[in-house]
Amino acid sequence: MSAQRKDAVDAIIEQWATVRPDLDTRAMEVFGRIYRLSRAMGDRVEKVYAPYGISRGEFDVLATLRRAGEPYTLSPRQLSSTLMLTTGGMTGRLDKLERAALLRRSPDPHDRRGLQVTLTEKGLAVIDEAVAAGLAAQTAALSPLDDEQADQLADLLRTLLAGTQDSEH
Amino acid sequence: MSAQRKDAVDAIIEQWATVRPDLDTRAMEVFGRIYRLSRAMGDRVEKVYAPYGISRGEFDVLATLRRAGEPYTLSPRQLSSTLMLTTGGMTGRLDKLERAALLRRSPDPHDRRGLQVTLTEKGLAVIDEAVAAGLAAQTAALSPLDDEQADQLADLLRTLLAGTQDSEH
DNA sequence: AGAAAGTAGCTTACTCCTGAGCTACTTTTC
DNA sequence: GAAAAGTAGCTCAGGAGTAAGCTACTTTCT
Repeated sequence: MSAQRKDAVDAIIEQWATVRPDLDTRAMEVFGRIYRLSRAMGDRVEKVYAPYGISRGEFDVLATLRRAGEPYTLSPRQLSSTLMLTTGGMTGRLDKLERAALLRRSPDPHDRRGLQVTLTEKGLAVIDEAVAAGLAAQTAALSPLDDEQADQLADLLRTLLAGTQDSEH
Repeated sequence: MSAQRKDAVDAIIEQWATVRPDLDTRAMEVFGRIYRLSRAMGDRVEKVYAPYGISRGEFDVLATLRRAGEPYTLSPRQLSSTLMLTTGGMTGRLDKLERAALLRRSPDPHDRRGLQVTLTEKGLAVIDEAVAAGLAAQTAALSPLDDEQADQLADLLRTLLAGTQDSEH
Protein backbone atom coordinates (compact mmCIF):
# COMPACT_ATOMS: atom_id res chain seq x y z
CA MET A 1 0.00 0.00 0.00
CA SER A 2 3.07 2.25 -0.15
CA ALA A 3 3.98 4.77 2.53
CA GLN A 4 0.65 6.44 2.82
CA ARG A 5 -1.75 7.44 5.50
CA LYS A 6 -4.48 4.92 6.21
CA ASP A 7 -7.97 5.73 5.03
CA ALA A 8 -11.45 4.39 5.78
CA VAL A 9 -11.09 1.64 3.18
CA ASP A 10 -7.84 0.43 4.70
CA ALA A 11 -9.62 0.17 8.05
CA ILE A 12 -12.45 -1.87 6.54
CA ILE A 13 -10.02 -4.18 4.80
CA GLU A 14 -8.13 -4.73 8.03
CA GLN A 15 -11.35 -5.63 9.78
CA TRP A 16 -12.13 -8.20 7.13
CA ALA A 17 -8.61 -9.62 7.45
CA THR A 18 -9.28 -10.19 11.12
CA VAL A 19 -12.67 -11.85 10.88
CA ARG A 20 -12.42 -13.49 7.45
CA PRO A 21 -8.71 -13.94 6.62
CA ASP A 22 -9.68 -16.28 3.79
CA LEU A 23 -11.17 -13.47 1.70
CA ASP A 24 -9.26 -11.86 -1.16
CA THR A 25 -10.09 -8.20 -0.59
CA ARG A 26 -7.72 -6.66 -3.12
CA ALA A 27 -10.52 -5.55 -5.42
CA MET A 28 -12.03 -3.59 -2.54
CA GLU A 29 -8.91 -1.43 -2.46
CA VAL A 30 -10.04 -0.09 -5.80
CA PHE A 31 -13.83 -0.32 -5.84
CA GLY A 32 -14.36 0.66 -2.22
CA ARG A 33 -12.52 3.89 -2.91
CA ILE A 34 -14.28 4.48 -6.20
CA TYR A 35 -17.62 4.18 -4.46
CA ARG A 36 -16.66 6.57 -1.67
CA LEU A 37 -15.08 9.08 -4.02
CA SER A 38 -18.15 9.05 -6.20
CA ARG A 39 -20.39 9.75 -3.23
CA ALA A 40 -18.13 12.41 -1.77
CA MET A 41 -17.76 14.26 -5.07
CA GLY A 42 -21.47 13.88 -5.77
CA ASP A 43 -22.27 15.67 -2.53
CA ARG A 44 -19.69 18.30 -3.24
CA VAL A 45 -20.85 19.24 -6.72
CA GLU A 46 -24.46 19.11 -5.56
CA LYS A 47 -23.60 21.99 -3.27
CA VAL A 48 -21.87 23.85 -6.07
CA TYR A 49 -24.95 23.61 -8.30
CA ALA A 50 -27.42 24.55 -5.56
CA PRO A 51 -26.98 28.33 -5.97
CA TYR A 52 -28.09 27.95 -9.59
CA GLY A 53 -31.29 26.29 -8.42
CA ILE A 54 -30.52 22.93 -10.00
CA SER A 55 -29.74 19.47 -8.70
CA ARG A 56 -27.01 17.26 -10.06
CA GLY A 57 -29.47 15.31 -12.21
CA GLU A 58 -30.88 18.50 -13.66
CA PHE A 59 -27.38 19.76 -14.29
CA ASP A 60 -26.73 16.64 -16.33
CA VAL A 61 -29.75 17.32 -18.52
CA LEU A 62 -28.74 20.91 -19.19
CA ALA A 63 -25.11 19.93 -19.76
CA THR A 64 -26.07 17.27 -22.28
CA LEU A 65 -28.10 19.81 -24.24
CA ARG A 66 -25.29 22.36 -24.03
CA ARG A 67 -22.73 19.86 -25.29
CA ALA A 68 -24.93 19.05 -28.26
CA GLY A 69 -24.19 22.57 -29.54
CA GLU A 70 -26.60 24.88 -31.29
CA PRO A 71 -29.55 24.88 -31.39
CA TYR A 72 -29.20 23.01 -28.05
CA THR A 73 -31.93 20.56 -28.94
CA LEU A 74 -32.34 16.84 -28.25
CA SER A 75 -35.28 14.49 -27.78
CA PRO A 76 -36.29 13.17 -24.34
CA ARG A 77 -35.33 9.76 -25.65
CA GLN A 78 -31.80 10.85 -26.52
CA LEU A 79 -31.46 12.47 -23.14
CA SER A 80 -32.73 9.50 -21.17
CA SER A 81 -30.50 7.03 -22.93
CA THR A 82 -27.43 9.26 -22.66
CA LEU A 83 -28.05 9.74 -18.96
CA MET A 84 -28.99 6.10 -18.32
CA LEU A 85 -32.36 7.10 -16.94
CA THR A 86 -35.79 5.58 -17.47
CA THR A 87 -38.24 7.59 -19.54
CA GLY A 88 -40.35 8.11 -16.43
CA GLY A 89 -37.43 9.64 -14.62
CA MET A 90 -36.69 11.89 -17.56
CA THR A 91 -40.29 13.12 -17.68
CA GLY A 92 -39.89 14.28 -14.09
CA ARG A 93 -36.63 16.09 -14.69
CA LEU A 94 -37.95 17.81 -17.79
CA ASP A 95 -41.09 18.87 -15.93
CA LYS A 96 -39.01 20.55 -13.26
CA LEU A 97 -36.62 22.22 -15.67
CA GLU A 98 -39.45 23.40 -17.89
CA ARG A 99 -41.24 24.90 -14.88
CA ALA A 100 -38.00 26.75 -14.05
CA ALA A 101 -37.93 28.01 -17.66
CA LEU A 102 -34.48 26.52 -18.25
CA LEU A 103 -35.72 24.52 -21.22
CA ARG A 104 -38.75 24.18 -23.40
CA ARG A 105 -40.54 21.20 -24.93
CA SER A 106 -41.90 21.46 -28.45
CA PRO A 107 -43.32 18.94 -30.91
CA ASP A 108 -40.90 17.19 -33.21
CA PRO A 109 -41.89 18.32 -36.74
CA HIS A 110 -40.71 15.04 -38.26
CA ASP A 111 -42.23 12.57 -35.81
CA ARG A 112 -45.53 13.26 -34.18
CA ARG A 113 -44.80 10.86 -31.32
CA GLY A 114 -41.70 12.77 -30.38
CA LEU A 115 -40.68 15.99 -28.71
CA GLN A 116 -37.78 18.33 -28.97
CA VAL A 117 -36.22 19.65 -25.82
CA THR A 118 -34.40 22.95 -26.21
CA LEU A 119 -32.36 25.06 -23.84
CA THR A 120 -33.80 28.52 -23.23
CA GLU A 121 -31.62 31.63 -23.00
CA LYS A 122 -31.85 31.35 -19.27
CA GLY A 123 -30.98 27.66 -19.37
CA LEU A 124 -27.93 28.38 -21.50
CA ALA A 125 -26.77 31.08 -19.12
CA VAL A 126 -27.26 28.84 -16.08
CA ILE A 127 -25.46 25.83 -17.50
CA ASP A 128 -22.56 27.92 -18.78
CA GLU A 129 -21.92 29.25 -15.30
CA ALA A 130 -22.69 26.02 -13.46
CA VAL A 131 -20.40 23.89 -15.59
CA ALA A 132 -17.47 26.19 -14.93
CA ALA A 133 -18.18 26.17 -11.19
CA GLY A 134 -18.52 22.39 -11.14
CA LEU A 135 -15.27 21.90 -13.01
CA ALA A 136 -13.50 24.25 -10.63
CA ALA A 137 -14.66 22.12 -7.69
CA GLN A 138 -13.46 18.97 -9.41
CA THR A 139 -10.15 20.52 -10.31
CA ALA A 140 -9.66 21.51 -6.69
CA ALA A 141 -10.43 17.98 -5.54
CA LEU A 142 -7.84 16.66 -7.97
CA SER A 143 -5.09 18.89 -6.60
CA PRO A 144 -3.52 16.26 -4.30
CA LEU A 145 -2.19 14.67 -7.50
CA ASP A 146 0.36 16.18 -9.83
CA ASP A 147 -0.31 16.24 -13.58
CA GLU A 148 1.50 13.01 -14.26
CA GLN A 149 -0.36 11.16 -11.53
CA ALA A 150 -3.69 12.54 -12.72
CA ASP A 151 -2.99 11.31 -16.25
CA GLN A 152 -1.95 7.93 -14.96
CA LEU A 153 -5.10 7.69 -12.88
CA ALA A 154 -7.31 8.68 -15.80
CA ASP A 155 -5.67 6.01 -17.97
CA LEU A 156 -6.15 3.26 -15.40
CA LEU A 157 -9.76 4.25 -14.89
CA ARG A 158 -10.36 4.28 -18.64
CA THR A 159 -9.08 0.72 -18.91
CA LEU A 160 -11.32 -0.39 -16.09
CA LEU A 161 -14.36 1.43 -17.43
CA ALA A 162 -13.89 0.01 -20.91
CA GLY A 163 -13.92 -3.46 -19.35
CA THR A 164 -17.22 -2.93 -17.60
CA GLN A 165 -18.89 -1.51 -20.69
CA ASP A 166 -17.88 -4.46 -22.84
CA SER A 167 -19.60 -7.08 -20.76
CA GLU A 168 -22.70 -5.02 -20.41
CA HIS A 169 -25.55 -7.07 -21.79
CA MET B 1 -4.36 9.92 -23.12
CA SER B 2 -1.93 7.18 -24.18
CA ALA B 3 -2.68 4.63 -26.90
CA GLN B 4 -6.05 3.53 -25.63
CA ARG B 5 -9.48 3.00 -26.97
CA LYS B 6 -11.83 5.94 -26.54
CA ASP B 7 -14.54 5.62 -23.96
CA ALA B 8 -17.75 7.53 -23.19
CA VAL B 9 -15.91 10.10 -21.11
CA ASP B 10 -13.46 10.85 -23.93
CA ALA B 11 -16.44 11.50 -26.18
CA ILE B 12 -18.01 13.91 -23.70
CA ILE B 13 -14.74 15.76 -23.26
CA GLU B 14 -14.37 16.11 -27.01
CA GLN B 15 -17.85 17.57 -27.23
CA TRP B 16 -17.01 20.13 -24.59
CA ALA B 17 -13.79 21.00 -26.42
CA THR B 18 -15.88 21.80 -29.49
CA VAL B 19 -18.53 23.95 -27.86
CA ARG B 20 -16.59 25.40 -24.93
CA PRO B 21 -12.87 25.27 -25.78
CA ASP B 22 -12.18 27.62 -22.88
CA LEU B 23 -13.03 24.98 -20.26
CA ASP B 24 -10.35 23.01 -18.47
CA THR B 25 -11.89 19.54 -18.48
CA ARG B 26 -8.94 17.56 -17.15
CA ALA B 27 -10.61 16.82 -13.83
CA MET B 28 -13.49 15.21 -15.73
CA GLU B 29 -11.09 12.61 -17.06
CA VAL B 30 -10.87 11.33 -13.52
CA PHE B 31 -14.17 12.15 -11.86
CA GLY B 32 -16.36 11.38 -14.85
CA ARG B 33 -14.92 7.89 -14.91
CA ILE B 34 -15.17 7.45 -11.16
CA TYR B 35 -18.84 8.31 -11.32
CA ARG B 36 -19.53 5.91 -14.15
CA LEU B 37 -17.52 3.09 -12.62
CA SER B 38 -19.31 3.51 -9.35
CA ARG B 39 -22.67 3.28 -11.03
CA ALA B 40 -21.70 0.35 -13.23
CA MET B 41 -20.25 -1.64 -10.34
CA GLY B 42 -23.21 -0.75 -8.14
CA ASP B 43 -25.57 -2.26 -10.66
CA ARG B 44 -23.37 -5.29 -11.03
CA VAL B 45 -23.07 -6.16 -7.35
CA GLU B 46 -26.77 -5.44 -6.86
CA LYS B 47 -27.39 -8.35 -9.22
CA VAL B 48 -24.93 -10.54 -7.36
CA TYR B 49 -26.70 -9.93 -4.04
CA ALA B 50 -30.20 -10.40 -5.42
CA PRO B 51 -30.19 -14.23 -5.13
CA TYR B 52 -29.59 -13.80 -1.38
CA GLY B 53 -32.70 -11.67 -1.13
CA ILE B 54 -30.83 -8.51 -0.15
CA SER B 55 -30.19 -5.16 -1.77
CA ARG B 56 -26.87 -3.41 -1.76
CA GLY B 57 -27.85 -1.19 1.14
CA GLU B 58 -28.95 -4.19 3.17
CA PHE B 59 -25.74 -5.97 2.30
CA ASP B 60 -23.83 -3.04 3.75
CA VAL B 61 -25.68 -3.33 7.05
CA LEU B 62 -25.02 -7.04 7.33
CA ALA B 63 -21.40 -6.64 6.26
CA THR B 64 -20.79 -3.94 8.85
CA LEU B 65 -22.14 -6.20 11.57
CA ARG B 66 -20.08 -9.11 10.27
CA ARG B 67 -16.89 -7.07 10.23
CA ALA B 68 -17.45 -6.03 13.82
CA GLY B 69 -16.75 -9.65 14.80
CA GLU B 70 -18.50 -11.65 17.49
CA PRO B 71 -21.06 -11.18 18.84
CA TYR B 72 -21.94 -9.29 15.62
CA THR B 73 -23.64 -6.50 17.49
CA LEU B 74 -23.77 -2.74 16.91
CA SER B 75 -26.26 0.02 17.64
CA PRO B 76 -28.45 1.59 14.92
CA ARG B 77 -26.55 4.78 15.58
CA GLN B 78 -23.17 3.15 14.90
CA LEU B 79 -24.55 1.59 11.76
CA SER B 80 -26.10 4.76 10.40
CA SER B 81 -22.99 6.84 10.96
CA THR B 82 -20.68 4.19 9.49
CA LEU B 83 -22.89 3.91 6.43
CA MET B 84 -23.48 7.66 6.12
CA LEU B 85 -27.22 7.20 6.34
CA THR B 86 -29.84 9.19 8.23
CA THR B 87 -31.44 7.49 11.22
CA GLY B 88 -34.72 7.40 9.34
CA GLY B 89 -33.12 5.49 6.51
CA MET B 90 -31.52 3.07 8.93
CA THR B 91 -34.85 2.38 10.63
CA GLY B 92 -36.21 1.27 7.28
CA ARG B 93 -33.30 -1.01 6.48
CA LEU B 94 -33.39 -2.60 9.91
CA ASP B 95 -37.14 -3.16 9.61
CA LYS B 96 -36.67 -5.03 6.38
CA LEU B 97 -33.75 -7.11 7.59
CA GLU B 98 -35.49 -7.93 10.85
CA ARG B 99 -38.59 -9.06 8.96
CA ALA B 100 -36.34 -11.33 6.88
CA ALA B 101 -34.89 -12.70 10.16
CA LEU B 102 -31.35 -11.74 9.16
CA LEU B 103 -30.88 -9.68 12.28
CA ARG B 104 -32.61 -8.97 15.56
CA ARG B 105 -33.12 -5.80 17.60
CA SER B 106 -32.86 -5.95 21.37
CA PRO B 107 -32.73 -3.29 24.09
CA ASP B 108 -29.33 -1.94 25.06
CA PRO B 109 -28.87 -3.01 28.71
CA HIS B 110 -26.74 0.05 29.48
CA ASP B 111 -28.83 2.77 27.81
CA ARG B 112 -32.56 2.57 27.73
CA ARG B 113 -32.78 4.91 24.75
CA GLY B 114 -30.65 2.60 22.68
CA LEU B 115 -30.91 -0.68 20.85
CA GLN B 116 -28.54 -3.44 19.95
CA VAL B 117 -28.68 -4.91 16.49
CA THR B 118 -27.34 -8.43 16.17
CA LEU B 119 -26.84 -10.75 13.24
CA THR B 120 -28.88 -13.96 13.41
CA GLU B 121 -27.48 -17.36 12.40
CA LYS B 122 -29.27 -16.92 9.12
CA GLY B 123 -27.91 -13.41 8.70
CA LEU B 124 -24.39 -14.62 9.33
CA ALA B 125 -24.76 -17.40 6.78
CA VAL B 126 -26.19 -15.02 4.18
CA ILE B 127 -23.54 -12.34 4.57
CA ASP B 128 -20.71 -14.88 4.55
CA GLU B 129 -21.83 -16.18 1.19
CA ALA B 130 -22.83 -12.82 -0.26
CA VAL B 131 -19.57 -11.12 0.60
CA ALA B 132 -17.58 -13.81 -1.17
CA ALA B 133 -19.81 -13.57 -4.23
CA GLY B 134 -19.57 -9.78 -4.27
CA LEU B 135 -15.79 -9.85 -3.99
CA ALA B 136 -15.60 -12.35 -6.83
CA ALA B 137 -17.56 -9.98 -9.04
CA GLN B 138 -15.29 -7.09 -8.12
CA THR B 139 -12.17 -9.17 -8.69
CA ALA B 140 -13.45 -10.10 -12.12
CA ALA B 141 -14.09 -6.46 -12.95
CA LEU B 142 -10.54 -5.63 -11.92
CA SER B 143 -9.02 -8.20 -14.26
CA PRO B 144 -8.21 -5.75 -17.10
CA LEU B 145 -5.42 -4.50 -14.84
CA ASP B 146 -2.36 -6.47 -13.77
CA ASP B 147 -1.37 -6.56 -10.11
CA GLU B 148 1.02 -3.66 -10.36
CA GLN B 149 -1.51 -1.46 -12.10
CA ALA B 150 -4.17 -2.34 -9.55
CA ASP B 151 -1.85 -1.36 -6.71
CA GLN B 152 -0.96 1.86 -8.44
CA LEU B 153 -4.63 2.66 -8.98
CA ALA B 154 -5.48 1.92 -5.35
CA ASP B 155 -2.69 4.24 -4.20
CA LEU B 156 -3.79 7.10 -6.41
CA LEU B 157 -7.38 6.68 -5.28
CA ARG B 158 -6.31 6.62 -1.64
CA THR B 159 -4.51 9.93 -2.06
CA LEU B 160 -7.53 11.46 -3.70
CA LEU B 161 -9.94 10.10 -1.12
CA ALA B 162 -7.81 11.31 1.77
CA GLY B 163 -7.97 14.78 0.24
CA THR B 164 -11.75 14.82 0.09
CA GLN B 165 -12.13 13.59 3.66
CA ASP B 166 -9.88 16.31 5.06
CA SER B 167 -11.92 19.20 3.80
CA GLU B 168 -15.16 17.62 4.88
CA HIS B 169 -16.90 20.11 7.08
C1' DA C 1 -52.90 -1.25 -48.38
C1' DG C 2 -53.55 -3.51 -43.95
C1' DA C 3 -51.72 -5.99 -40.04
C1' DA C 4 -48.02 -6.56 -36.92
C1' DA C 5 -44.28 -4.92 -34.59
C1' DG C 6 -41.74 -1.22 -32.77
C1' DT C 7 -40.99 3.39 -30.59
C1' DA C 8 -41.98 7.99 -27.94
C1' DG C 9 -43.39 9.97 -24.01
C1' DC C 10 -46.50 9.89 -20.06
C1' DT C 11 -48.82 7.94 -15.87
C1' DT C 12 -49.15 5.15 -11.89
C1' DA C 13 -47.64 2.42 -8.07
C1' DC C 14 -43.82 1.40 -5.49
C1' DT C 15 -39.13 1.84 -3.28
C1' DC C 16 -35.76 4.05 -0.68
C1' DC C 17 -33.84 7.94 0.80
C1' DT C 18 -33.74 12.75 3.35
C1' DG C 19 -35.14 16.38 6.64
C1' DA C 20 -37.79 17.81 10.27
C1' DG C 21 -40.04 16.94 14.28
C1' DC C 22 -41.37 13.73 18.11
C1' DT C 23 -40.81 11.09 22.66
C1' DA C 24 -37.96 8.93 25.80
C1' DC C 25 -33.92 8.79 28.10
C1' DT C 26 -29.06 10.47 29.64
C1' DT C 27 -25.50 13.83 30.62
C1' DT C 28 -24.05 18.32 31.88
C1' DT C 29 -24.38 22.47 34.35
C1' DC C 30 -24.96 25.42 38.09
C1' DG D 1 -30.62 17.71 42.61
C1' DA D 2 -33.36 20.37 39.23
C1' DA D 3 -33.09 22.47 34.83
C1' DA D 4 -30.95 22.59 30.43
C1' DA D 5 -28.75 20.48 26.81
C1' DG D 6 -27.75 16.49 24.28
C1' DT D 7 -28.62 11.82 22.21
C1' DA D 8 -31.29 7.48 20.47
C1' DG D 9 -34.50 5.82 17.58
C1' DC D 10 -38.97 6.49 15.36
C1' DT D 11 -42.62 8.71 12.37
C1' DC D 12 -44.20 11.40 8.67
C1' DA D 13 -44.10 14.16 4.47
C1' DG D 14 -41.73 14.99 0.41
C1' DG D 15 -38.38 14.06 -3.47
C1' DA D 16 -36.53 11.35 -7.10
C1' DG D 17 -35.85 7.17 -9.11
C1' DT D 18 -37.61 2.39 -11.28
C1' DA D 19 -40.76 -0.92 -13.59
C1' DA D 20 -44.74 -1.75 -15.86
C1' DG D 21 -48.40 -0.43 -18.53
C1' DC D 22 -50.84 3.06 -21.41
C1' DT D 23 -51.93 5.80 -25.85
C1' DA D 24 -50.45 7.63 -29.98
C1' DC D 25 -47.79 7.36 -33.75
C1' DT D 26 -44.30 5.15 -37.19
C1' DT D 27 -42.00 1.42 -39.51
C1' DT D 28 -41.85 -3.09 -41.37
C1' DC D 29 -43.67 -6.98 -43.43
C1' DT D 30 -46.42 -9.42 -46.61
